[in-house]
Amino acid sequence: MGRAPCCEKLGLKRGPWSKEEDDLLINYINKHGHPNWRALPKLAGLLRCGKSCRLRWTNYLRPDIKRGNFTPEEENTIIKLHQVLGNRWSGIAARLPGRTDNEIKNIWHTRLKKRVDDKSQPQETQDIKDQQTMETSKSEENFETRSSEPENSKDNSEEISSPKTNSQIQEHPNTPSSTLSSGDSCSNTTATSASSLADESRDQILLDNLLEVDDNFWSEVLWAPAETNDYNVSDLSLSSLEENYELNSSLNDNWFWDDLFSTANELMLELPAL
DNA sequence: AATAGGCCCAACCGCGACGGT
DNA sequence: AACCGTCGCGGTTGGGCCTAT
Repeated sequence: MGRAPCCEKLGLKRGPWSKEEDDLLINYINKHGHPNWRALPKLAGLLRCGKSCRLRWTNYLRPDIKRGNFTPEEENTIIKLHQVLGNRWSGIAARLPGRTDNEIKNIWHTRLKKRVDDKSQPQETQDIKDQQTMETSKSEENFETRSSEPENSKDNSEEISSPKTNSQIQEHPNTPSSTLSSGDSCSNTTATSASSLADESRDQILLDNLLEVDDNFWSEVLWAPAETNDYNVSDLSLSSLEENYELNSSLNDNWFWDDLFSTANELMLELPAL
């Protein structure tokens, strides 16, 4: 069975926080910090469990939290990061100053996921049609393009929508599990596991490389018009990303996502051992 | 005006990781 | 090495608000 609750629920308040409770929590943390969440509510005079206090503080009361709507830039960043990190909300939040993982998770589930799905859905339908056409007509152009792909590119008949979870990323045949996640299911806290330290470092390097690419690479077809075309990619990733970008400048290409992950693999192969 | 359905978001829950003993 | 307490994470829920009918 599951472990015991983190706190004695009896007599402890749950649900929405009142202004008074917020003030108590803020005042206490401002004075003493939060060295021990479990002991904090008692010391602060709150009838809450430590977990609830921590959540309230980290997701709402922290002074560095940026309230208000997400900007389009922030939303695009989330979408990009999600393609690399999957549902690792804390990792995404770490790259969006002032935003909490909870907030990002919420906006993903309520708006961004749907937006990405909407963008990719018609394309999937088209891809299936394209593939059927290709199978019968053996379009040479497409065949040549595909020939340049890694041999293990997955079959077009498979789903090609963007990855939504870590597990989906892992399951991608072109993506070694050690590349994009620490190998655990998405429910695990990969960012903090001991073995994930190197993985996280590699994630960071991967992100740094991928995110330095001009927005066009990620967004031109999916969700935003191109405004500039000047790459800002240094080093190892340039050739592969440019090649990838050229290859997939239109999402009419069935292998967009395969290429994305192929690129990730290429990058990882060239990374120094960690 | 009533209400059903969807959207949004704060909060809760359960689990795994980590650190101390 | 095993155990235990604590923390942090991702998934899920509940309820208020908004909108369409």
